[in-house]
Amino acid sequence: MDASEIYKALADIQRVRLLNLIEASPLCVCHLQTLLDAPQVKISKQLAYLKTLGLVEAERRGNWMIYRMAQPVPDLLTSNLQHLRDSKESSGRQLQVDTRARTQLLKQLAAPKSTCPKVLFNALCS
Amino acid sequence: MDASEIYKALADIQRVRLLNLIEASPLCVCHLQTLLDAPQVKISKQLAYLKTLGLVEAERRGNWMIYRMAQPVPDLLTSNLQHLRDSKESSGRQLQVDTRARTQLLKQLAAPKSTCPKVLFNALCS
DNA sequence: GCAGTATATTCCGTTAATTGAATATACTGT
DNA sequence: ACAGTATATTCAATTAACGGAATATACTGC
Repeated sequence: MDASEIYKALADIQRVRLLNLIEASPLCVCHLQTLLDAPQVKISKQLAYLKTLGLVEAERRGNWMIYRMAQPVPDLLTSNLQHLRDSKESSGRQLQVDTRARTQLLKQLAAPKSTCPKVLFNALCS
Repeated sequence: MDASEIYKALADIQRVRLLNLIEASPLCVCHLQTLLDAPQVKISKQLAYLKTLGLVEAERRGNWMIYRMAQPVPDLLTSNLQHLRDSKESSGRQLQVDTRARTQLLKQLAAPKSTCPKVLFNALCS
């Protein structure tokens, strides 16, 4: 894994947001779509890009694709995501918002009235 | 200064090498050219690119252009260069080689028989 | 098999980056 | 003024990245 590839991945705020969310724990495309408020094709393509870089991997569960970090996560990636989350720049604030929204979303999915299929929910918790 | 811009700068090994060399202390284009063993136009353009990103600045001294880091150097840049220098990947080894070559070069320039013009030498030491 | 849902891919136009060759600019020393 | 050196810029060709619309694929439940 070349350092340049990691920097290419980080050179776009949307990809950073995707990586930040996925790093916390696996997520499916529809939720990433919701959290980033971006069209399906865009999310799908950026995930494909991250996959060609070898940074994430996908696994199908029924209709859903679950994306997770490819192991091992390079140090360079981990430390940069950490740095960005801690920063007071606009990107840092964005990541913090995303992280909160993600927690909120997962809480909703876990609620009794949730319409989230169990196949999907279990996959997210694995 | 946007984080994405810094990552764009780092997404190319030659630019990383330039930044790594310049970070240690100012250097002129001809020496960067020598150290990276790359054609003049390429170096000049990559320096121009780094300048548009606001990461470096240039100052003319006679025939020579002295490039230095723009102040303040963003944390994100400093820590990444450090990380890369410390890494055992090929890019890390490259930076270590560059740094040694740079020291060697400056030593030669300081030697009594050096043909390096004093204007230039003094600029490099400022 | 069929309708519906989630996701990926293809097609196409647009912009950004990368390169080398040639040329221009800015300066020096004589 | 002129020749030489260092550096930057322009031009033109190539490739990479980006975005949206439309379409294809993979799966589900019935």
